[in-house]
Amino acid sequence: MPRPKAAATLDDVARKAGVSTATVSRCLNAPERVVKATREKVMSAVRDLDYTPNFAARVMAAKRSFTIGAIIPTMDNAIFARGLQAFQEELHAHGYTMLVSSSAYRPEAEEEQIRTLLARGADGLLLIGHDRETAVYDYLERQMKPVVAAWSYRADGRIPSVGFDNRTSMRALAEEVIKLGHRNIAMISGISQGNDRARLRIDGLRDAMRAHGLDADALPLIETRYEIESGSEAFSELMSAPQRPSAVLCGNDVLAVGALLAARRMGLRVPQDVSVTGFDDIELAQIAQPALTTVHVPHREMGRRAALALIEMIESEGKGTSVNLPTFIEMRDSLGPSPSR
Amino acid sequence: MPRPKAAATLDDVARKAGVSTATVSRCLNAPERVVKATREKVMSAVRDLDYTPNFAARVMAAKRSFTIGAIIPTMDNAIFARGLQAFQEELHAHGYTMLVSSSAYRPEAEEEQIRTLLARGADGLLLIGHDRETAVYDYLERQMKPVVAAWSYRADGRIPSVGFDNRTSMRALAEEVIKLGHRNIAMISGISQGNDRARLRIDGLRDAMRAHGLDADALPLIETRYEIESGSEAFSELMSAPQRPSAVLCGNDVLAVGALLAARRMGLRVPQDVSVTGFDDIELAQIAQPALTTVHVPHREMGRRAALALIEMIESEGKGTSVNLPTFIEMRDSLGPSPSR
DNA sequence: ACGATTTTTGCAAGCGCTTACATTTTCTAT
DNA sequence: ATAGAAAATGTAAGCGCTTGCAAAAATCGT
Repeated sequence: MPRPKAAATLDDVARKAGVSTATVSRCLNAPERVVKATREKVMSAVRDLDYTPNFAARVMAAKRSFTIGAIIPTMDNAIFARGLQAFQEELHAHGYTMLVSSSAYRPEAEEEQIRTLLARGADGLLLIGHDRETAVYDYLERQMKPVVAAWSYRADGRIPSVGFDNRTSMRALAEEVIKLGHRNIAMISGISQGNDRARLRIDGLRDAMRAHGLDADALPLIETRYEIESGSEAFSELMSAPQRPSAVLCGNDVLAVGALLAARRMGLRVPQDVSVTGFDDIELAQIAQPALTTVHVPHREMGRRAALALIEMIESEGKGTSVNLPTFIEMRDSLGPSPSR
Repeated sequence: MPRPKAAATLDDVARKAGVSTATVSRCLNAPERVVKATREKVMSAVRDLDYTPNFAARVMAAKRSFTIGAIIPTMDNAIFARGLQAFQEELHAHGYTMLVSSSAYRPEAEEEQIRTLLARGADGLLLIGHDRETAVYDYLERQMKPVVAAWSYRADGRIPSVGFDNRTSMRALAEEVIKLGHRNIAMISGISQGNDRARLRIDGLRDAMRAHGLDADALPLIETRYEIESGSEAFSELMSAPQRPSAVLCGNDVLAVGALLAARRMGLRVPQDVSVTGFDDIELAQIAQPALTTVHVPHREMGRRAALALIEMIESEGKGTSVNLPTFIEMRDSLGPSPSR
């Protein structure tokens, strides 16, 4: 039995089946356009040769890759995991493949990945948030490939978005905090530079403060990397200020878990001594001790809808419609009434 | 200013710079082979046209993609995250790109992904573990592309491996447990079918039991999915047996965290009432309450070495050398002496 | 049974790039 | 200044596939 020196090609199959390459191609891509007898001959040749079509060649000839790229800021923590999983499942159900890459929260990296993914023939792109340079949007426009922004809804963005309102969501949570009597509030946020989600969450908290006569400008705020350890450090710093906050709102669950850890180390009880809240409602939030009160984001739904939007844009060449998903406050154990003075 | 209808091609650049496509190609891939004046002309044309080479075309012509595929059983939890991150970083440092996909612990899915990745022109593949059908190894061999198995060292595998010894690692941990006086030991494992890591860890525990005169065959063992919730359920089941174990060893940290949660729900103190251990030492292990005693796996080192091995095989057409990395027991708080009867 | 359809198949032109080889230009040494 | 070597560039043949169009085969109505 002769061993092929390299992977079999369409030609090999065609020769073995005694048909033209066009027929083989049709067998694979539009079986109904070829008569049963031929199809069987071809398929058996395919099997015999263990043939797998060369993707690059196919993309080049068809100018379609059935691939959609997703660029997320980080794969390090679970923030994007569930949403992306749903995104990918929905794509798969429609015959598309997802290619992910992470920008490590670096705009230049994101730009490079956009180029890479498009160069690889991606039929569409999923990006996170809206903050990026005009030049990038210009480039995207010139490429004329569908692009959708997720994790942040914005009606007037240059690209359609499938997400939620970060600002009002955080505001809603902050209202609850204030309602519980907290007046000394502090916040730990991700770096807001180039990150509209982070920025809008801060804005949301300030909105609530203002609405309740608190001095939003005096809000103690630390921006740091989205890591558990960073959350811990920020928390310690916040708690060692002369005026200790009674509630620390965190830009996401990862930071909040870090805060919880720091509180434990400092011998502070949550929520009796200090309240802590998160944002996102990732799995970690339930596991945390005490379980985290946080903003629940419909990750799976968002991923699914984003996929659907992209597919729609690709297949019907539509402009795409933005969707604003509702969030809700998930009350667990880390938020309690402000300790009486 | 005319707007191109589609992305610029090499031809466009060549025309604009007044040179041949070959020269443009050289400018991009071997700049030193082109004289400075020409190079600058070309580069400026590239910039003007916002040219990005078409990846598919390049792969096809060069028969190299500088892409390496990785197929992991799951992206759901953090088990593979750190190692993969390091893998990817090392690849990147050498000019390669990583393509990941997950098989959801389904052998057929893995097989399909292998084909997909290879069809996409991957220059090499990273697989997890050694358990797969002979036919798959045959296929792999025929493709003549470098493949490395990670997360499990095995001297006599059909493909080289970069990993650690799951069996002796678990045995070492079990020895500690037994040394602390535990005689009623139970285990929660991942599904061992088709998963050598899971299987070897069970074997490791049994080895230790036998070595200390315990009845390894009577080991209460539950195999379940790698999810926190599954861990909780398994733990509850184990603890409701007539003969309660004093120590529950888990196949990995995720299951162990589930066990910890269940213990809390049942009002059991860990480690006073029952000890729990994990395996992997992912971030979760430190966050868990109590912090998990577990087997520390050198994830980053493993990822790095796997990348290096693959690159070496690709570039020097070597056969690849397996490497066995050491693990150690990370003693934290979830393992304590057996409660006196 | 025969022409008109309708289906099925084949032909061949690319898709955008790399690269062996040929050609031209530049440089070196006399 | 010039032959010869070296460096720079150009020519053109693919890489493996899809697909518009044309040819051949099967099907149909009468």
